[in-house]
Amino acid sequence: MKESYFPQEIEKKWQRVWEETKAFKTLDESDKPKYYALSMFPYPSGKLHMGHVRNYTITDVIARFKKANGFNVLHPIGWDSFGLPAENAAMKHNADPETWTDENIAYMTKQLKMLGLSYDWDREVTTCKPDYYKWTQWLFLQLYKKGLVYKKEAAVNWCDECGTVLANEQVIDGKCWRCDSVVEKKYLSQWFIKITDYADVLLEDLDKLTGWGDNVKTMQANWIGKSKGAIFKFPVVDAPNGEEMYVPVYTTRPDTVFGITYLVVAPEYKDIEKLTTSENKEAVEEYRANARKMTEIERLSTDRVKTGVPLGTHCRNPFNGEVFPLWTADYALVEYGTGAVMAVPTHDERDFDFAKKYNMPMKVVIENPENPSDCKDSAYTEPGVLVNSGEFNGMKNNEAKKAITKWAVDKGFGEFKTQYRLRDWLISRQRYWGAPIPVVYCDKCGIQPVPEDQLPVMLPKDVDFSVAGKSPITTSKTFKDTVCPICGGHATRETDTMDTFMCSSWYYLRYADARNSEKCFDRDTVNHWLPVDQYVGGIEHAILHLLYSRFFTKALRDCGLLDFDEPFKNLLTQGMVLKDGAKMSKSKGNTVDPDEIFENYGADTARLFILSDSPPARDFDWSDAGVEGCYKFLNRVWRLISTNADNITLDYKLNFPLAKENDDLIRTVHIAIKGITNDISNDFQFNTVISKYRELTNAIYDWQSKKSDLNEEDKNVLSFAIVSLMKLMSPVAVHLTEEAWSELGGIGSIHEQPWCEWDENLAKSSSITLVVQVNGKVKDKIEVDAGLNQDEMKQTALDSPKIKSQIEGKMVVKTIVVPGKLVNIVVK
RNA sequence: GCUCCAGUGGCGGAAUCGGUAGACGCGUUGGACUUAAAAUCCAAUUGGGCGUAUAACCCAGUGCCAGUUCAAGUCUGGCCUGGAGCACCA
Repeated sequence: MKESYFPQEIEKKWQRVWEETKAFKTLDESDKPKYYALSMFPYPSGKLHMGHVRNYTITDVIARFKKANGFNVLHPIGWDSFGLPAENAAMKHNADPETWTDENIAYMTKQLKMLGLSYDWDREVTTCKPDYYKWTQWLFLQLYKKGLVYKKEAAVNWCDECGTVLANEQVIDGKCWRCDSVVEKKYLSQWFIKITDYADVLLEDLDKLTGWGDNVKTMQANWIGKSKGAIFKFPVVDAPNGEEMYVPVYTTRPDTVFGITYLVVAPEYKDIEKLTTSENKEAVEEYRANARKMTEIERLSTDRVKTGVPLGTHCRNPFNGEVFPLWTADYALVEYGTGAVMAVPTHDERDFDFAKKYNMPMKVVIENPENPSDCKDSAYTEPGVLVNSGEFNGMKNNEAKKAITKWAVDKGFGEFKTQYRLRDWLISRQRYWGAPIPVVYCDKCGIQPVPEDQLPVMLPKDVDFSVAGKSPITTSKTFKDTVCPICGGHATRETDTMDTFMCSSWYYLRYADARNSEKCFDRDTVNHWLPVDQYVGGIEHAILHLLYSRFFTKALRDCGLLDFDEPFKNLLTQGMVLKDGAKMSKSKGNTVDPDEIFENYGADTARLFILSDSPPARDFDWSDAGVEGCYKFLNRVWRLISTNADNITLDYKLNFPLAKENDDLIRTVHIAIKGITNDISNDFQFNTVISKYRELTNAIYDWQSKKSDLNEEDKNVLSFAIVSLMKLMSPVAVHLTEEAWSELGGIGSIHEQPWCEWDENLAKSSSITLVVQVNGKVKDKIEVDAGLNQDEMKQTALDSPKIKSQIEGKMVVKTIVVPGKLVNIVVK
């Protein structure tokens, strides 16, 4: 065995062996229990960054640990390969996005292999390939059949200069990223997924996800945004065309209805024109036109000043008969509730601000009896008792909510209403590099889904990527014209493609049955492998990706395609990789290239370091000195093994009793096995796992420094210690341990070896440090035999000269003994 | 504004149940080996009393203020600071 550690040499060698022997292939059939470990698949942007390295290393160690512990592990990888960057690169070079994507995948695959990850490459999925997006389209059709897909007019970011729709990321400070002109809202007919049908169950089932962090669950709960309130209809008293009209509003504060002094509708409110008098028409139109342009800019400004204009018409308050004016203001949102709000300036801060600015009347209707507020300087939003509220006076406001709504329900102008902030999912993208939406428009039959046997609807190749102002897909001469599946007449294809989140909402299902060409996936196979036991990825996907995937799972269950309702049992959201306290980014110039680390130190050092300094969920600050330190440690381990190669036997035997120092080393190993196993099992605390690798290594060196010659017993004990260390390190230092195993004459791969076991009796030291406190403060520490009983512990403590001097002349009130740990003497 | 998370040496961080605060590492300092360097090894490293050495001892200390307890980094209440997410959601 070579005395020095040459990572580059051994890593290349074993990577080749693993690839040739398909060492990490997973078979569906096994008598072992299944375990599904999954990293969020990457977008093939060009090169791996350190965030990838961290993500995949964490999952890889989990997968290897579970495999060693007797599980049949599924650990796949793939590519989230549709999306904007490929299309932009293509437009820039007038090339094919597919070529760009393929090249990136090839490069990144090479890097993943260099990291020594235990993927089953036979299950690789690539979302931009027809054998995958065929099934994305097929799933779209299943949702369509289920009534979960619909088309409606929706606002998009529109750049008039470029004549195109922009993605949200392309709108910078309300302006077009390319030409810098102001982006407007424009209404286009778009495809939506009815995720709101699942709002309630998506919220409720968060409680089932005990393996998810509260931070992610709260973010999802906030996003879904459930609130309980009421809808009231307010009759319009002076509609300009004489029509009988109502304005419905949604409110969570029915208790404040007697304080309404005006009513606001959103600038986009559908009946706004009918509610505007001819005198006010011009001002209202101007305000609405402005709102259309301002929306994006306004959204980004932090201190928005509220503005609005009166419509000139009025409503009557059916609770008290008062008549109040109608306004439009952009603080009312057309997408939420009914698009109209009742304004109670005294008890709502936003209404208060608005009322102050436009001198609206105010009327206090909720009061704290102990400390009444006149609401002259701010709105009173705390609980209280109703005043100026007719028959409801004196009622507590929380009770009044129900009572007042009930009253309105009985009179026929109100209803109880649960409202969600979650909106339906807009999946139309006016771009090329995505899965085409499998729908055609027939001149006679209207919208028709593409029959399943005609899938996939292939992306056309005859496309001009140099065009500006429209989706490149529309330049194809072969794509658009087709025949109607119903009547056989002329039809045109939908040229929108799907949001890439559609592709990534089901990829974890495809891994279970990745090469199935007959079906999206086999139901039994998916039921066997899913749910994912451990999902690992960045917090940036806490809301959209995870919510869409949860929705997909529930919807596909309702389509009868699978039999579980949550896709990811446990979720680990890893922290960011920082350098010098800031997020690594090209613009800051503080990135670290994984290739350089592999080249200079090897993948094992990279793996060890990325796990070492912080727990996985926390941010990780990259330091060059830290890498260096890990490299030195691996050298130290290698030296320990290589210089002892002749002393190590893999079939060591331990005959008890042992010499004292040998017994101590055996105990140290058992303690390490127990600690490391528990640390991994308990939230994957790899940072402490690695500190325990170091402790064990230090202990073996210490032991050895006290030995001049090794007798047979020593050699067996040393073998046990070193082989255990190798096995414990094998999920992290995958190449080093494999090489050492092979050099020491191990049969097969160390990665096929079962995990180390510990003996509870040996996993504790033979002596303990007895801590003696007086009045809760540590006054002495005494090395004692671990077997001492409580009385003996107490006596030992009282016999200590230090303690004697401390308690001299005082009265012992109480003595507390914590077995195996401490004695606390309470004196007065 | 609302919600969530976090706050421990010079730094990253450790501390199953409330029971030795600072494991392990980085850095720093001193030393050994070496012609020298690298590598390696040894030692010290929370602050203060404390100063020339040695040995010991004492006090304070986990963002701040209270509380519960024999005992609090850990539990409770109230704040402060930083980060993240949502953000005119009626």
